[in-house]
Amino acid sequence: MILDSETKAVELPEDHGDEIRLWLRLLTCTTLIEGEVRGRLRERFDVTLPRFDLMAQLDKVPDGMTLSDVSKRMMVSNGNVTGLVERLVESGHLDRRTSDTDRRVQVIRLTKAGRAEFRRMAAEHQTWIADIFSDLSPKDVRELMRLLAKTKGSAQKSAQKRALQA
Amino acid sequence: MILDSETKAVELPEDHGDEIRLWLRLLTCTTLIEGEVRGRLRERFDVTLPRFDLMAQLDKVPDGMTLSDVSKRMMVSNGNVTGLVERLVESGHLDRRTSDTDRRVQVIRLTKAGRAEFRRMAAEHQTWIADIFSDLSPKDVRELMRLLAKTKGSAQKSAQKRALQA
DNA sequence: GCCAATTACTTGAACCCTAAAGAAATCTGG
DNA sequence: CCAGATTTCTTTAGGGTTCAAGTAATTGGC
Repeated sequence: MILDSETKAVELPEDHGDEIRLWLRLLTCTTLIEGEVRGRLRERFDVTLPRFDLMAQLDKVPDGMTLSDVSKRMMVSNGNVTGLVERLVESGHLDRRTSDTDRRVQVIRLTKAGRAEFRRMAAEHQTWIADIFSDLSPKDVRELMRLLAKTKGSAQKSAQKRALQA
Repeated sequence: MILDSETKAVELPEDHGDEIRLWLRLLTCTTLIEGEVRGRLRERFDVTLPRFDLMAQLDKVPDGMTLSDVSKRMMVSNGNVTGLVERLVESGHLDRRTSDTDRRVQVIRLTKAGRAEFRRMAAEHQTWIADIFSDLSPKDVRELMRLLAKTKGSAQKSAQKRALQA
């Protein structure tokens, strides 16, 4: 921070080129991998990535989750989940019922067929991911995990700050 | 690889949990930051992230690019670019003309107003990114850059393999 | 018990995105 | 020169995504 001739606070334009380049590289990596996974899911199982992700969330919980839970876990909007779930119920992968204790709440879970189908996809999906990251040593993986955890924390803090100002 | 009692090749299910966790963390980081940037762009400039990204590509080249170039650089489909460009031409940010030497080719560039608007947005955008990554030390940034470069290489190799098989 | 605030979800408009098919222009080998 | 292949872009169908507004159910203060 610098004080100019009229004694007002002035920000000098600092150089944030490194951070921008880091962000672009992070984005490129994710886009690349996401596209690859999307393509393989489509080719092999004729399923979209969002549907796969939703089923992955549900596979972890035998008793199902509410739409809000799913929305938070997937970091997507409520309206988005409504549509996704609708199509997956339609195709028989999901079971949906209104909660007994709160009639606003919809509880969804995988059907037997949906779970079987997901397990089949997940097994292959795992090998794709392993292949995609295969040039990284175990040490690289650990180090990347650590740095991404730090990045996530930093980003959350920044998002938190903004949320409070608004 | 293992040979079973009938001497057929069998793959044991290996544990790829670390790679999956790494991929999920990478995806979480990107989604988090992307959402934050999207929200701020909308709030401050009422512009979408894809439009900002397209303008960023064009800001780097005074003489414009073809739609195919943009499509490759942004890693999105051709049809997607067609629509995006249409809307940005409509709003006066972009200028679009058919190439003199090849009438299939459309060359787009920023208009004067478009470039000015982008520069204004980019300046703020930079500070957001810097803030989002502010917990990372310069060393962290360097190390992350290195590991992501390696990841990108690995992913590209994997994608290449698949492309050849198909 | 009642009403205001909150919560959970749905709907609608606008946009983003892909894959596949199609149209137009160019290139290439004979 | 010209027919087939290729390249560039557009179009279409089907989703995915957000935000904002709206509906229904629940909660909490009084």
